[in-house]
Amino acid sequence: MAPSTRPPGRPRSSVDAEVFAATLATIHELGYTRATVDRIAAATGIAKTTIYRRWPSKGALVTACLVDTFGPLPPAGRDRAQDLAAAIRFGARRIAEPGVAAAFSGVFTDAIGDPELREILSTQLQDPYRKVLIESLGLSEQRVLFFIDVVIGTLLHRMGMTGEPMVESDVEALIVMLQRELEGWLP
Amino acid sequence: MAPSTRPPGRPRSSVDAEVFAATLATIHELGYTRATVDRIAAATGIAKTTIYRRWPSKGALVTACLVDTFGPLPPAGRDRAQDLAAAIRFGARRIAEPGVAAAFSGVFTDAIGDPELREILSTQLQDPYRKVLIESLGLSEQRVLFFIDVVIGTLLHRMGMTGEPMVESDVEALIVMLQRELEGWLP
Amino acid sequence: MAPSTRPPGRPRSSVDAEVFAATLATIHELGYTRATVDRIAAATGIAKTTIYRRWPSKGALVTACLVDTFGPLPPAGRDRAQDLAAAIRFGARRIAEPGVAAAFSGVFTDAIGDPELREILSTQLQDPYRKVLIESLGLSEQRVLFFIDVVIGTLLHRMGMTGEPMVESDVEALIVMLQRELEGWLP
Amino acid sequence: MAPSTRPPGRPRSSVDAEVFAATLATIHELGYTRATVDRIAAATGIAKTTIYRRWPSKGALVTACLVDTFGPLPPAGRDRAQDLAAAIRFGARRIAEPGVAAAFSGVFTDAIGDPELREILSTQLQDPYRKVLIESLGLSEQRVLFFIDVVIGTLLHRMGMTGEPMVESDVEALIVMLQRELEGWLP
DNA sequence: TCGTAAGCGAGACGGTACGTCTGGTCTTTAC
DNA sequence: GTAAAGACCAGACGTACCGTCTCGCTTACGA
Repeated sequence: MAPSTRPPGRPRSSVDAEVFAATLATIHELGYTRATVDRIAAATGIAKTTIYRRWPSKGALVTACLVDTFGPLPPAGRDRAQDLAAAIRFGARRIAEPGVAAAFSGVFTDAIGDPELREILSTQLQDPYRKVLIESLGLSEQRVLFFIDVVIGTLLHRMGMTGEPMVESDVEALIVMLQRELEGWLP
Repeated sequence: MAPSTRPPGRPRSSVDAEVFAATLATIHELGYTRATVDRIAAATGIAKTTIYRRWPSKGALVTACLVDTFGPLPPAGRDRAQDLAAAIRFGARRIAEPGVAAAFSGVFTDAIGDPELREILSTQLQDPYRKVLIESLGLSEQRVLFFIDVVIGTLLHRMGMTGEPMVESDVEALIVMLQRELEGWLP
Repeated sequence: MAPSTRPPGRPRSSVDAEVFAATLATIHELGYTRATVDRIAAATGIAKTTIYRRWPSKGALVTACLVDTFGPLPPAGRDRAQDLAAAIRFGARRIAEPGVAAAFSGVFTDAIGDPELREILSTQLQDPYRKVLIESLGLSEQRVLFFIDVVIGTLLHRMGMTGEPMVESDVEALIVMLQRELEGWLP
Repeated sequence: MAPSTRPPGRPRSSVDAEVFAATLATIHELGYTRATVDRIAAATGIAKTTIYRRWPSKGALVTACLVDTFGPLPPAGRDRAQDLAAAIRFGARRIAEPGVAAAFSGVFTDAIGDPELREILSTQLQDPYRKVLIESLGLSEQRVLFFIDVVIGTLLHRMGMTGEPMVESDVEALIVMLQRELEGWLP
């Protein structure tokens, strides 16, 4: 069965995790703009060419980094309100991690006016969550997009403005507000 | 009395408005990163040095541009709920203007890890609105910041994600949601 | 007789000497390239426009400065050899003054590829001495130019290389060498 | 033995000669000040960054250019007088090459008040010739410096003043004059 | 005494060069 | 075939300087 066809040639060293870590660390330290690809490579201890062989651009690298950081949503339960709360807390926790908000904001900025990056960002980061949430919350795509905008937008804006993640009480306020909204939209 | 003391030296040519317009137009066309200072200067018909004499950096220019675009909030009326709605519609309309969201997002990204720009952004763009809203909405600073995060964050995220401004129905949904929130916080 | 026709308008303030002094001092301190016209103006305490009203360019200012510094050659005596020695010592003393060599070298460099400055340099600084020396040494123009090249070239090169003026013993060696040369050319 | 360990990475493209040629050509055409690094790069067909990777400044590039142009002195023979004549003709020929005098004068001017460039100019251009001449002419350092000042100073001054290299007859006069001088100093 | 001609200070302005930095590609050798 | 090292290209950034310009003010002379 599984013929175990390993591709020929020298196998890739498994340094993706280190690259991601170095990327976020560098962005956390210097911000997106000043986080040079050279610097990230140096921090990881690999060559810049290796990075560009794996990801086609700085934006794509950071996007992959974010995809890796966020990972899958917590599994849906029975209670939509609880699922929503869980999803929001999930997002808040991720965005609070050092460098994530800056990376997000940076890749966002670059995506405007760079269609290729925009495509990558869409397919790899946004679409998966959108699809899952449409299913789990049982809402129309329009509604789900509204929720995502409010949650992610608010959390990012807070991080960007203050440099600090949103305090828990405010996250809870956000949850309550959106749960109330959710009620209004369910049949 | 009022000696009308004009400062000595050649008076500045009044091209600020043209510069702002060219800045937003260029950002709208190419995105923040690709909107070169040289290009903006060329579009305005002035020298790059003139821009750098007036604004210390690209980020500062764009910030000034945003300050100019947003201008003062609509005057407060008697009804807090209506004031809130007016403020949100005000923000939505401004952010929908071509180039504004990209400029916002770009200057935001640059401000992380650039303390000088952060200072400019804070004092010239954020503080004024914060102060006015604390007064007009009669809320604590914490609450006002929450409102700002939700409104601006949501609107920017929508523009960034889709490239299109938030449709009116969604803006109205945002207004309703936040008005309900406002009620809950008033005495 | 001399109707003393003063030109109309406000007479020029007599700051030429101060400007020259500040020019040489600044060049002495920073070198020709870094000696900004702004700086010279500031050091003199006058406005840059005042300088440009009197001299058409930085090079012209420095040339005027040199003309002022060198002044007329010592009067010719009976003995050509002594006249030559006096002229060389005259040149050596002037070039040793702080800033003069740097000014000379700088204006020289700028004159290459700037025909206007070259014209100024020629007519105001070189021609007068050339004419006087042709007369007083009784040599052909070609010979006089050779002498000037040797004397001024040597003294400038020494200052430029070491930053120190040529020591007296070397100046005397130069004199002896050229006096011997002079003998060989006289009828 | 010598394992011929080539340094890792892409080897430098061999364009130094083209860069030097373009540098001198540009300086010849426009003078030192107007000879832009951008222009030189464009004339060579390489990027400006490549130039700045190899030479730290415009002055350093021009100095390297001169070092390359002058090259080693003609080998010393048995006869000091002939060696001196050869060295002078060597210098005269080099300085007569298009652009060389302007380059020399320019880098000279810039070196005053720019310690880093002065250091480069000293160690790379002046010291080598000084050492060789001390040996080959058998004179003290002081005497050699005097000779260098006279020869180089005179030749440069002529080029700077007239824009034309010194005619052969004048070079020969210079040689005769200095040979006589040389005799007077030998034991 | 008043107008007019010019000098002056302060500083904005256009143009242009410098030297630095970055994203992304290409070349060479080693594994 | 993948990795490392680093040269290379294109081009933006921000600074500095030159020489010009604008404008309000001051100093002189002449009518």
